[in-house]
Amino acid sequence: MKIATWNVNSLNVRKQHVLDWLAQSGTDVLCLQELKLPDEKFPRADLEAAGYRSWFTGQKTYNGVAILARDTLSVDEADVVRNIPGFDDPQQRVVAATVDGVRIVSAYFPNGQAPDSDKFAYKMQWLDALQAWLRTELQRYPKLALLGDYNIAPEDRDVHDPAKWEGQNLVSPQERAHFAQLIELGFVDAFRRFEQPEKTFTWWDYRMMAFRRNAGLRIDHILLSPALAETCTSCEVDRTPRTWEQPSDHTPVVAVVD
DNA sequence: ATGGCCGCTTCAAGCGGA
Repeated sequence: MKIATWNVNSLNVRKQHVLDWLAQSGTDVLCLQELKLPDEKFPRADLEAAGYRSWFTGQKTYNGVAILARDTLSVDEADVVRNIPGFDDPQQRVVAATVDGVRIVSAYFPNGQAPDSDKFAYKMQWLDALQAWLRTELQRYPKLALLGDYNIAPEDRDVHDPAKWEGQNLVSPQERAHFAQLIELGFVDAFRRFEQPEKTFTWWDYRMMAFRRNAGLRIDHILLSPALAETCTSCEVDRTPRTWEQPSDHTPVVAVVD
């Protein structure tokens, strides 16, 4: 099963990119973030025509997440979850579903803005809630994948210019400690299980010709539970959609699991 | 050296992103 995550920065604008990329990548399960549309505007019919069913939770203007699954895969409707249970939050950042026996979580972690801001405090609270929930999810679903825009670059090698970024949002010690806590829960960073090209990133600022300079960060990740990690045979960043006309500032991350 | 983009709201300029 080929699983992937992609922050599309408006599904309205990127719908055709998503359809094109699904067709050319052969992805079975695609997690999307930053839909930036309310549920009634979700292009469910277009995706169904392309052979994918959708589970999502959206809102106007901001946030919004989805899971698309090839319609040949079995999905247990009864255990689809929207938002982190017990964490009251108007921001739509999490959707989870079980696809062919694999628990899939599509997550859009808060940006945090700056380490001394209210938004950063919210990011920390959100991370605490996520971790507490995942602890129980891991027990319930031995095969679990957490895919999404984490808004955390876990290590300096995930940053194009670590000196320039030191202490800033997305790379701060507090954020990295949260990522490390997920690893302590048993999660495995699928990308790091394999040999990778140096300076592989998943996001590049729209400004400053950042993509052309490869001035990016690796902030989109696929973490796998121990049992699922055992089955993982590849994980790659696919830069091609970032080269297309009017691209998202993020590009997909893809893994193959069983 | 600085900051330079993009999408959304709704038609203008501000917010949020990262």
